[in-house]
Amino acid sequence: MDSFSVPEVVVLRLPLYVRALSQLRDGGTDVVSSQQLGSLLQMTPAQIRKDLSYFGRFGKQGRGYNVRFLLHELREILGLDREWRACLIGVGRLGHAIINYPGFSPEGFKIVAAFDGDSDQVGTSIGGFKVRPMEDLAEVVNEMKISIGIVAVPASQAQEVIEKLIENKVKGILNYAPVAPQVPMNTVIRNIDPVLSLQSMTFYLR
Amino acid sequence: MDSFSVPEVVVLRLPLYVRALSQLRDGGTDVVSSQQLGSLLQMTPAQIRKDLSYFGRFGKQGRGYNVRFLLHELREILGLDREWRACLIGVGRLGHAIINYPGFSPEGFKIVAAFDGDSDQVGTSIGGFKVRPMEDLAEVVNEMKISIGIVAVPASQAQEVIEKLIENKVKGILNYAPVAPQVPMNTVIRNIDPVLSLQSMTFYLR
DNA sequence: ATAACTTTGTGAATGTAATCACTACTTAAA
DNA sequence: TTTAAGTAGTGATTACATTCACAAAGTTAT
Repeated sequence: MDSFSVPEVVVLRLPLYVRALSQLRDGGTDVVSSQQLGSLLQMTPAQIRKDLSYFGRFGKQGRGYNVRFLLHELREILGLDREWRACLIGVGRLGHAIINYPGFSPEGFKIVAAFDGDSDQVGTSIGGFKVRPMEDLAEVVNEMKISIGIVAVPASQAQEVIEKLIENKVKGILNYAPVAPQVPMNTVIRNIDPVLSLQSMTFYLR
Repeated sequence: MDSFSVPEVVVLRLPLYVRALSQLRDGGTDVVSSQQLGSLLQMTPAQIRKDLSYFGRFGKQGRGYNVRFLLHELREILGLDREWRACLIGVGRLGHAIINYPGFSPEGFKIVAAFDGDSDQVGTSIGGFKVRPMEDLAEVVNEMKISIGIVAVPASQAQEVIEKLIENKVKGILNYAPVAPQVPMNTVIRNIDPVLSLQSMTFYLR
């Protein structure tokens, strides 16, 4: 079950299952079929079963999946059974919104440090901690065991910042800058880019 | 060239080309080959040529593509040659960040109204206009010719808000709430969900 | 017990997307 | 003018993803 033997599209869907299962559990559902899960997520039961089959056999014929059990297994597969520490780079308007976003922490993603290249920002307080200069990155990433970098700098500085993160062994990057960054194979990058989303949407609205 | 004959993945990539071409133009480049564009965007030249071939023949053998011409054509294909008016639903922290985000407007996406279901928020000022109650939605969408709804309400209210938008003929939805909304076929929805992005990232970081 | 349902897991089949490889053309150099 | 190098556009091919369809197993009703 190494990472490369599982299609990436499948991995992208697992968090959807995790979220749906969490809701079902909170709603008091004990058992769910691929059928039900499928109608909840608007996908075919066969796809759900096939996706899960890459990782093991979690269901029971004639019955379905135990919600809590499957949820636990999927969280473990995704590595969500532990806390992930992240640092934020760029504390402008967007950076502020990110650090105050309440959705990360309950899912185990903790932002534990903030950096900015602009010396006017350094030293100001944000979300409970002081903004540090970029020069401190190596030290802080190492000491705080940070494995994820969240990039919220202007497009013009994004590639440079991302390279600096990679230099310091940060292997996961959540990029909010509107660019298509170049990263080595062993780095995982996810881009959050609402403008691109809108620009593909309008094709269908014309 | 109706929308359905073009694979959706292709449409999702067109904005990437638009962005790269804009940069090239700003940098003074007149002509670009699929080779160069490919290395800029980390994709194969063949894929770029094939993608473009769904819409027409824009290049010149032995030479490449005229940057300004291709950019113009792609913007037209995507419907980016006009202004798109959007309304924001939900003016909490996230809503504020969205309305103050400077990236939409230069690309032709204008937020022209804001709504909130919470009566405490209604009437307050944000980004230059007053927050309106949800009851005004029908009227405002109609009068201001709003075609896109940006949803920034808590997960628990998202589905309801989305249905209300659709009822009022809003055909495009940019959803920031962490849910998998159910929408009819003729509605285009794009989800912005950084937590999902992180949760699939960790699979590769474990 | 038995029969009628239900549901998983999975090879096989189908459908979709990416890449290859070649022709036709363009440009620039010899 | 001729030759060599470069490039778009595109059928054919290969690779990848989804769906089908069915055996095996569990569940519920009688």
